[in-house]
Amino acid sequence: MAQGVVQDRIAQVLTESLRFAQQRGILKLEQMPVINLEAPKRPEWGDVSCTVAMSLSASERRPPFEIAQIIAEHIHERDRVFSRVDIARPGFLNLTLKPALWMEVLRHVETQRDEYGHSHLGQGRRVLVEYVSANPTGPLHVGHGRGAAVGQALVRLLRATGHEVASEYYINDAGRQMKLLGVSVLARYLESCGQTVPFPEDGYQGEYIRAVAARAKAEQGTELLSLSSNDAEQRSREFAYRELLALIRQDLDTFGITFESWFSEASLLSSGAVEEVLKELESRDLLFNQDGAQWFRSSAYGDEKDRVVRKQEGEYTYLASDIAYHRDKLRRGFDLLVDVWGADHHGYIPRMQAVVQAYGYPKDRLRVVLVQMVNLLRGGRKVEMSKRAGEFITLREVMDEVGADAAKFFFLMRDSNTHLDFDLELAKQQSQENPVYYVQYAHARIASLLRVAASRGIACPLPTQADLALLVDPDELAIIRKLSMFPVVLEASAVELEPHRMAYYLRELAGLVHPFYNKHRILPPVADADTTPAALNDPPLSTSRAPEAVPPGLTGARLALMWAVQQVVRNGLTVLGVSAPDQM
RNA sequence: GCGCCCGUAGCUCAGUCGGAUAGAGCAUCAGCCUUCUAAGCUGAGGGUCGCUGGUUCGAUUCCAGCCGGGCGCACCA
Repeated sequence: MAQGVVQDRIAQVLTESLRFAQQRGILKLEQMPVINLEAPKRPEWGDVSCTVAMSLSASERRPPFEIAQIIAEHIHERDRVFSRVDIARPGFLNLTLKPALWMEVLRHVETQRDEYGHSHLGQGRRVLVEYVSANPTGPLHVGHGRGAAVGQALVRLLRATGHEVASEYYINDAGRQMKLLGVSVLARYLESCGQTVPFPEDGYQGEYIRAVAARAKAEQGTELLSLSSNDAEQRSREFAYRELLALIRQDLDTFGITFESWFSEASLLSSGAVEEVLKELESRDLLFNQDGAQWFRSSAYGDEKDRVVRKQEGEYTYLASDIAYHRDKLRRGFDLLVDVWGADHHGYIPRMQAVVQAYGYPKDRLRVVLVQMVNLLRGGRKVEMSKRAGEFITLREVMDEVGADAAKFFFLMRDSNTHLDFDLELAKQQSQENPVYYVQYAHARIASLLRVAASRGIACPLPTQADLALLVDPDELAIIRKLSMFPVVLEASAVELEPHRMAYYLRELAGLVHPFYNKHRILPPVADADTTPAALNDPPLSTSRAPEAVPPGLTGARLALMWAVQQVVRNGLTVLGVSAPDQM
């Protein structure tokens, strides 16, 4: 577990202390415990607290408080590392570090730069993240947008933690939906040619279908009228498919998302892959025939019932191609498959995990991330959508209104498995109530600060060049402690497949930086710079708003601190796929 | 009926190996203020962590049951 440089160091110190006590026969320690460190909630509990004494209590047959004392007494060169070591009630070890130790965090940010927070946790394991995968039967709507943001963030998070990641879009270009698309477009096409035709039942109602039909007419004229209805339908289908897939790609492109591969469901059918896979399962007695249909024995792997793969009429079900698809993914040698699905598909998880197990893999070789519904609001009022009438808010509309960055950040702000209230008015606002703005502004504000400093000829030292010993203010240390948690948050977001943790972290970091900026001075006041420096030391006449005295060394140290903050904010936003602007 | 998810401050939500007096933002209230980038700053109030039991030194967290909301239970995708 990566915990950040400082935490690693403390864990090391405490482990040494335990060993020392063990050597002296004071502790038995049949096995070395994990040193679990946490950030205490209250400042008087120190910088870092450790619960290891309590977890050792049972095996050592001693009160936790005593064990904590023993650990505290055996810390090597205790005064060099800690300014305080307290023991609190049950057996908490509350540690306050020498400020100098925290400065290591800033130097670490400097050496790692864009890689700060990244790790080798994944050890190069290969992961395939499949996401969006919306049917090419219409434009992407907000729900797809959330899935896209989540999927992309997962790709980036996994990469940052040492996984080799590929991203893929599965195109459902076979079956009933495609057929419906074809007849819907054809109907609108015929309408536009002056024919009165009944609109197909269950056809796609959306206005975009008319637009596609209009383009078909513009391109092909009345040519389709001379074809047989089957041919005309096929032509419409193919045309609509190309148009809509291109539209989806464009929307994703605008959203800043690209896929390494696009995988066609139809290709699985035409290549015979589906048949082949079913034959294989049949030979292993995992398929059986009943009621004229063919079934997959998914109940053998924990699904609540068996599932049809081939209908009575002989057509394959969606599951059949999905079995072939996941077979294909596994064959490509991925160590982990991540599927991002709409939450309404949650019932499919057991059967897909059954598929994975049927191929001899543990079921968690496939991890499914569910994305819940997005509630669009405008100034607190719900934006009504009716799917039946084909009226839904598209991702495009949302991007046009609030921008891709804001949309992404909002999509990622909450646990993807919970409903999301997305207020369009809020997402557009340039105020601190808007979390996207608040976080991005932290980055831009520091950029501006560095620009101003440069224009005034003030040196902006990097952490290794600054006198960091001057950073002793609790507000400064609080920010540095926060920066030290970045690697932990990044890793947890990746391991749990929960990008919202990072979004929260960034909000919290910005929540420390803005007040710091307002409270403390970083650059010397302009007016004072022109007058006598002695003015700085005079007691201010107006008591309330005394500009803080900032000697040059402190300015340098604070600039170095801000530089590190900026780097971390940028790294965090990057991993979420959100830009880090230098100017708002 | 069965299964999954959710239930934490007025609102929207964090809180995953069980830890200390349960946190944040918004809203509300009270003061202050006009800046290195600006759309503000500081503080306060606000809670039976859905309910009930269990596990234990300790439960928002784990288990069981109930209540409430969402979703799913297709030879649709």
